[in-house]
Amino acid sequence: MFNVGADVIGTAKKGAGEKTKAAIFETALELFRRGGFEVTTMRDIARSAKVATGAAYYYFPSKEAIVAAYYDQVQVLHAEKVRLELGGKAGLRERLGVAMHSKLEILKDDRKFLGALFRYTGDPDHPLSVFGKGTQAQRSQSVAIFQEAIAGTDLSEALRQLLPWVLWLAHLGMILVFIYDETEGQQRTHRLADGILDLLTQFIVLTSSALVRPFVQPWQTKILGMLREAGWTGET
Amino acid sequence: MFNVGADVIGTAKKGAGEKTKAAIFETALELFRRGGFEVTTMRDIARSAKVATGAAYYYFPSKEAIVAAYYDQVQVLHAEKVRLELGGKAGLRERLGVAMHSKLEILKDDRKFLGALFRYTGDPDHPLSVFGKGTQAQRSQSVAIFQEAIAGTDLSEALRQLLPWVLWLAHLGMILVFIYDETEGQQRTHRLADGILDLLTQFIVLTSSALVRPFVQPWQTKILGMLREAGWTGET
DNA sequence: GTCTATAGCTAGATAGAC
DNA sequence: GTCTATCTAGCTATAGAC
Repeated sequence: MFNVGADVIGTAKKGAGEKTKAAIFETALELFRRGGFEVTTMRDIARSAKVATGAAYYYFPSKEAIVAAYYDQVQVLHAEKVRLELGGKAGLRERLGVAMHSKLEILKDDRKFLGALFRYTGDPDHPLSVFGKGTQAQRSQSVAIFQEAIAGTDLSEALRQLLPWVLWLAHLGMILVFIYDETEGQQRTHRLADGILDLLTQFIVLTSSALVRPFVQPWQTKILGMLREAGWTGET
Repeated sequence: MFNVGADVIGTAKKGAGEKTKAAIFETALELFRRGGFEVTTMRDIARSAKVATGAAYYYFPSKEAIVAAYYDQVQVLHAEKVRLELGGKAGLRERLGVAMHSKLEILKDDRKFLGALFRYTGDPDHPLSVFGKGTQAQRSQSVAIFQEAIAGTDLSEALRQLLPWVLWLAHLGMILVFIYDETEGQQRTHRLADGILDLLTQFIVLTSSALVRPFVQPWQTKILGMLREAGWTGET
């Protein structure tokens, strides 16, 4: 969205526009980090970036769009980081840990304005709603990261389909907790993530054992069927 | 909050203020239902209620506050409805079904503006954040409803503590799904709720059986411990 | 296509008079 | 407790420079 991660692809030489856009973007993030999202006005951002207010709107259709663009960038960073740190790691638990903790590390200085991402959660038609149509592309990218995290591990077909979405949802919840977490370095969120992942993987291992599996198989099928009926399409 | 459900308590005679407030409130809801939350302005509300804009703000500190007040009223209605419909019902599954479906029934015409409740979810300090300090009282009331729903059923101490909060959280998620659900009468949400409750209660029954219980007991303890460490206080 | 300057609209929110 | 006037800021629009 808004092509923010575009310059990551190769050595695209920046036109004049790209530079201005980047300046506005960086300035905005700095102001958001310092003062938070609410108190920072578009006029502030434009002034600090030494451009006219209209220029800011030329590149970003709304203030929230800047945060959305930031989040796009985060996803690119996250994908890279996960790919890098996943190398060699084969265990499910360890791989999921990488996916979750690396996300938090990327977001660590930006709790003050991350909340803006959730502003339109309750508005299905808003282009920036986390669950809306307008953010489908980002959602898919994010889910893909979790798909990669579980790749190569031994899972049932049902789980292979379901888990990435569950993890994506869980990771959204984690970000919310993260925003509210005032402990030093947000250890609380990190520990909670570990706890949940421990439980989840233990549960998966348990239900995958030959002893228990025939017992839980129908459950898995039922859950999948239920979610499908409830409108979960597994959209790529 | 904002004392909206106050007139439910007894036959408090309405002062002039109470009447104005009620007029603004009712008018706002009507406009919200007709046009949605966004397009309805405070000026519209004030005009329709035949008061000045300032008067509206005198009673409701923000537009969202009107929705919050509405939700307070919903909670009162929900508590009443649940108490009524719970009479005689003893099974856990049935009781939980009452709690969830009755909530949806109360909200059924108001999906268009319910989303406003979630607007400040990502802002810990905002007085109207669903998870914030400012809404603790409502949260407790809502949790209490679920406590009542599970009252009298045979549950472990750990579950008795944990379940109401889990149900409250689940019910928030249900409301979100509800808002996004465009199916006739939001059957999809109702069915999803049923599906989840089926699974949940089956799971509880299963893990409560003498055969399995010693096996899952340590898990329950671990979950509780983890959540406590993660800052879950079980605040009344 | 990129940007400035500027003016204006709208609507949420506030201040102060009565 | 209610009103009028005002402020603020997100956002739009326009006209023009390059």
